[in-house]
This record gives sequence, C-alpha cells and structure tokens, in this order.
Amino acid sequence: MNALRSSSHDALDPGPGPGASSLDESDESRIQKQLTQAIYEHRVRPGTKLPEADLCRIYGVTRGVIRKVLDRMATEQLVDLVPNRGAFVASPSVELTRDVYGLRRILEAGVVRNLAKSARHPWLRAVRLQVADEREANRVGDTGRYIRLAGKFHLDLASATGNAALEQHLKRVVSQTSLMTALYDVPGTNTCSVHEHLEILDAIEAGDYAKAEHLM
Amino acid sequence: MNALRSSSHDALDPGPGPGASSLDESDESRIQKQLTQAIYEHRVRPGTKLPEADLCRIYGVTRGVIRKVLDRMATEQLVDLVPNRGAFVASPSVELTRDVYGLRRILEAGVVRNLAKSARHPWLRAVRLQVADEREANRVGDTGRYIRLAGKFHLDLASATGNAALEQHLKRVVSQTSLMTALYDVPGTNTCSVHEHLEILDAIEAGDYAKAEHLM
DNA sequence: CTAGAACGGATTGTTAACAATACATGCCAA
DNA sequence: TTGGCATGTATTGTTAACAATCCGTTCTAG
Repeated sequence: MNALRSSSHDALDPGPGPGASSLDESDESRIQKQLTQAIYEHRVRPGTKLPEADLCRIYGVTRGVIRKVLDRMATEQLVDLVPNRGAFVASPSVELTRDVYGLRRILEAGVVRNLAKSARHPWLRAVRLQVADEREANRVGDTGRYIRLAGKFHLDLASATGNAALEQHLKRVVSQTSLMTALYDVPGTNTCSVHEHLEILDAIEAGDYAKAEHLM
Repeated sequence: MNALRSSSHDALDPGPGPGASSLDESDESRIQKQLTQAIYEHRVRPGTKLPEADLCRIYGVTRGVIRKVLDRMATEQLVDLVPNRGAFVASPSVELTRDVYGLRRILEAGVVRNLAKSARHPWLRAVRLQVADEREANRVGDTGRYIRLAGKFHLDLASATGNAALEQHLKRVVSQTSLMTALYDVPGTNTCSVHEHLEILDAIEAGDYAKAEHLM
C-alpha cells in the first residue's frame, strides 16, 4: 500500500486553512510550495515514493504540472528523480549532509555580518514575537508548526539583510537541512532550540555580532 | 531578424570540437550546459530572445526537451521566462546585481576559510598552469576562452574545498555574475585580472588566508 | 523448495495534435 | 501622417494518446 493513499486527509494536502495562498498564483508554484512544505515539516519521510497519479488526484491537476514541479524540486535536491522509476523524497548522503551544514554555516555567518552593517533593527520586535510562538508550538507539541517557525526564524534574519539572493540560497539550504534532520537526528533532540534563537537576537540587539555569528 | 538565425555557425552551437562532451549524457543536461556556457561566455547578449523552434533546430531535439531546459535555467535566473512571450537571456536588475555580488563575496570568503583548514594544497600546481593559460587567452584576445578560464579558477578553488554543495552554489552565482558583467561592465576593464588570481594563489600558498580572503 | 523465465498490469516517458496567446501587417478614419 | 482596429501568421502552452520501462505474479524446471 502506498503511503500517500493511506489517509484521506493526506500528509501532502495542507487543507483549506484560513491562511490560504494568494489566488492568482500559478498551479505550479502553489503545488511546489505545498509539497516543499510537506517535506520540510517531516510529514513525508525521506525515501517515500511520490507517484504522479496520486499527486494529480490530490492537487487536481494534470501530469504535466506535477512533472514540472517534480523536476524543479529535483534540481533543488529535495526529491530524487530515478529514470523510469519515479520521484522519491530525497535521502541525502552523510557526505552531502556535512557539506550542506558547512555551507549553511557560511551563509548564516554572512547574514550576521550583513546585519552588523546597520545600527538599527526595527524587525527585531516582530521576530521576538514569532520566537514566542515558536516556543509555544514546541511546548504544545505541534511539531509541524514548530519546525516551520524555527526555519522561518533563520529566513527572517536573512530577509532583514535585504539581500534577496542571499535569502534565496539560504532558503534552499534550510530546506535541505530539514531533510537531513529527518534522516539523522535522534527524535528527542531539538537541533535548534528556542533558547538559542533568543540568545542570537539578544546578541544582535547588543551589537555583539561576533557572538551572534558563533551561536549560529 | 532574429539574432539566433543570423549565422549558420550559431553562437549557441559549440561545434564538434575535440573536447566533446561525454556520450552517455542526456540531451537535457548536454543542451543546458551548452546554452549556459554560451551565455556565460557572452556569446549571446542579455535580452536576446531564445525561440523554442530555433533551439530545436540547432540542437536537433524536440520542443519538450528545450522547454525543460529553459524552465531549469529560469529557476537559475539565467533566462527570463515570460508567459506566452517566450524565453530571453536574463537581464538582472542593478539591485539583484548588488545582492549577487554580496552573496558571492560571502561564498568566496567561505571557500578561502575552508581551504585554510588544510595545510597542504596539492592542486595549487595545476591551477597555476591554468592561470597561465588564462593569461595567454587574455593576451591573444580569445575572450570566450578567457572568460571560461577566469570563471573556472574560482570554481576550482571551491572544488578544492571538497564541499560539493558550496561548489554548486558558487557555480550558480558565478554564472549569474557573468551576465552582470555583460550588462554593466565597461568593455575595456577586466573585472578579475590574471594578476589578482596569481596573488590569491600566492597568499594561499604562503598561508596568509586573511589576505587571500581580502583579495577575493 | 528455489531460481529463473514469462506474462500482465501499472507507472513513467515522449510525441504530435490542438488550443490560446501575442505579434506584425494592412486598413480605415480622423 | 497618425492612431486605433481587424485579420492572419507565428509562437507558446496544454492535453491526450501512444510508447517504453519496470514490478509483482505465476509458472516451470532443476
């Protein structure tokens, strides 16, 4: 039996929640976002097969659209595309994991250094509130929400630099990172604790960018 | 008249040179490499239209293949894909140019820092020889070869770190950079001189990584 | 009982025809 | 002349049918 068929409210379907996506968005980007988020939030495990027909039914589109989305996500290394076998949620090797974490350190350090250039940080207040949400989600046990917010924290910092290219590349790396935690982390441990996030914000506010860079 | 039709040995066709690509490579990746290189070497200017039918004739494949390649290159921001209008060689804005150069600095600094971890650099000899080629290409006026080698220099350094993810992301950024020099550089200036490349290698060999990082 | 070949169903890959959109040309009126 | 409008052509976007491949099952021989 296929994992994707096993339930009617499917792991890939975000449901018609209140925070619906914008309506003029193309099918392709909408589906790609939903699928990416499903992988990101560990709702589908690495190695899970993603059959075209199932995705077509779930998202109500034709195979052409699904195929394009899968191809794009393959270039982002979020899915493995095996010829004549289909698409699978990617299972990054340990070597790639090491490399991506190394790259992530480089990018995050770059973020902090860029933030150090500006004296004022008007976004700090909003991010602090979000970290509070993050803590709450973690306390309640809403892992999907927690993972999403924990990732968004880093992307918000990148966004605060105003460097769109940096933000884009970090986004890709953060997505990959989530796959790797799904594979190699012991379930109990939290790789990136709420407390550490608060410490980072404190260091930035205090102007201690060296400390912030180290905490990353 | 279309720029792509204007000549029989087309700017996009690398010709059956001696250094042919491997034969078991898929059409898609082969064509993507050739098109990317054509853009990278400034054989097609930013804004040039890339009609599907022409590309089909040039590379001898069907529209499906071309379409997939163009879509992938659009995600890399090497081409702009305008709905119902077609594909154009990308024309990055000045803001994006600023951002990408900022990101490139971050990545190149990361490369040098990673290189600083290892005491010996057996690849240095080979890269020095390549820089000699680079100088020769520049002297003779073979701009295509010169641009290619100048870019390869940076990618070789990234490759020497052994971090595949870092190398991949830098590759993307370097490709974009080439588009930007085509747009915003005065023709005479060389953004990245051969002399600077030699200085960087000297700094690395001397163990002065701070200097190498600064030169980048 | 096991290994291997053969078959059938299911899934992916490709193509060619069709639909939709945009662009150029020519026409008409002000 | 010039601006707007209609028409025909060229180009892009989509779909559905077809082809190729793989996987699970069954049958057979050793």
